Amino acid sequence: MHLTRRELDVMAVIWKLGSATVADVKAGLADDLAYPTVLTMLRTLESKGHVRHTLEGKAFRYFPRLQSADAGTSALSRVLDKVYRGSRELLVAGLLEDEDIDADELRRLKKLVDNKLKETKK
Amino acid sequence: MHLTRRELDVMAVIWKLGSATVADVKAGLADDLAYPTVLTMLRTLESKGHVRHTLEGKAFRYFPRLQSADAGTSALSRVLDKVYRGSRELLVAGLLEDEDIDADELRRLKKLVDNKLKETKK
DNA sequence: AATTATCTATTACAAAGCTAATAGGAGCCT
DNA sequence: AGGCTCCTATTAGCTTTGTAATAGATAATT
Repeated sequence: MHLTRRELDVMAVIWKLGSATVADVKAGLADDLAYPTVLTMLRTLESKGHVRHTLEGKAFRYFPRLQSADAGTSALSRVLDKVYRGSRELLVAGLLEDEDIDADELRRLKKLVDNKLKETKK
Repeated sequence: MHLTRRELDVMAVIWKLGSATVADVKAGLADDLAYPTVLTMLRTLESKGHVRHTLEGKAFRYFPRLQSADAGTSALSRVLDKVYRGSRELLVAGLLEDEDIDADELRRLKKLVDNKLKETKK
């Protein structure tokens, strides 16, 4: 599958908002791109099947077809494979390395693994 | 930073082997690319500062400058930000979702989080 | 010395990615 | 009606990425 840098930026906006017009996406992007640029991006994404659009008034409203979770697992598995050679431990270690994660978040992470563990042993 | 698809493929080979000649990289890639293609790739990576090379006999031996861990955290933080909007939980959930992880690996993951937790609370 | 094998260097080109100027259409506003 | 505003459509350009043919250099081999 693989989204390019910009495609990911655009999808991120749509995922965040649930759905978005061209103007919404333009406003949501960190970089200030011209309107036609954003439109082109969305059309590309549509041609690849990652979004669809409906007509709303005279504007287009774009909806995600590709779900963020799917894009996530796809991206993660690539990183997992290429960078960490399949070791989820190394990956998570890298994830945790980042300075300030509060204890609450860690506890939630722990619970997450715990649950999976129970479910697996069963 | 950001490595392209092919650049990541090449770096993966070098990380795996520790260091590699052009021929090594060529052999290590899944796709069968021509020798000059691989060389060009390596030169690009060198110009970006991601690898360096020494002369070994008449061949070049390439060494990583960019460490896999750094590329990893960089890639992860992008995914974390764009796809999971900063939620490490969601990311890890996505990571665990993948069917068959054995109990041992899960226990190691748990320990990893545990250690970080202890270290944080201290 | 000529041949071969094994490298690197040069150069080029095609495809993908990214950006936007310009143009066109449709409704609103006064 | 005439102009303004807010859209989409067309078209085009530049840059990056990816690939490799061809050429040149060097050392081994016979």
